[in-house]
Amino acid sequence: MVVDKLSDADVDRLFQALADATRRDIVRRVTVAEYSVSGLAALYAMSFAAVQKHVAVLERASLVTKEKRGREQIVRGNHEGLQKARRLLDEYEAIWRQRAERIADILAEG
Amino acid sequence: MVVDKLSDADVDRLFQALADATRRDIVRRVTVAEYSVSGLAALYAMSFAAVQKHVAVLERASLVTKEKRGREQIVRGNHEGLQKARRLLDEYEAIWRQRAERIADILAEG
DNA sequence: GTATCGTACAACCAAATGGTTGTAGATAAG
DNA sequence: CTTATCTACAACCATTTGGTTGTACGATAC
Repeated sequence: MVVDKLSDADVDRLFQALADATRRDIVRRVTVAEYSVSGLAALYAMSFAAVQKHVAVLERASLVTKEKRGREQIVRGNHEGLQKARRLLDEYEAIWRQRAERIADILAEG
Repeated sequence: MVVDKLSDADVDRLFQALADATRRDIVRRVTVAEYSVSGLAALYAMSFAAVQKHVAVLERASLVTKEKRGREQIVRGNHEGLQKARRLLDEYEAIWRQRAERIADILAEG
């Protein structure tokens, strides 16, 4: 059962978003607790604007969500994106497993 | 049990390598069957050199291996890289699950 | 041998990435 | 009201990325 069809561009955005250590750290943190954007920015040795951009990349990749609360923007982890990424890798693993079985069959025949 | 420690740069390379549709297609193909670099290049609407670069990116990320055979370079899928990527996402999922449990506990108390 | 095939690699280019500073607007605090 | 805080966004810059063409060289085919 295909839950939901991802375009190549969606998948690009997902893995691209995960391909940066700062962004992966943000994902971990906002999964455990809520942070405002400035709260996150305080954690890293870079400008507020840089962190803001990282959060935007994560949001476009569906790895976090933002919600306005007063003058703050609250960032939370979004399980959806993570699940998508994981399912993709599961598919690759499945292909690999099929290959292994096919090889085993050939060896059994021969 | 930690099988093997990945640096941030390693993880960057892994996800970066997966963040391109052509490279993901190459990974799928070489998992199913062997291809020479020029065999792969014939499949895509881009130059041989471009495909060669994609293969190099995948090799640095441990997602494929190259082996010289005569004048050809045979590309094969490398399960190692895929497993690493998958384990990483598993860790993130685990963090998420812990969070869900924590929230459930709080709700149970309150 | 010579010609062809498969690969490697350099040089180049446009676009994207990851960072910066600066400006401006909304909301909260004094 | 005034000031401080949080965010958004534009402009800029250096580096990386994803592509190109061209050249060179080892291995195979004729």
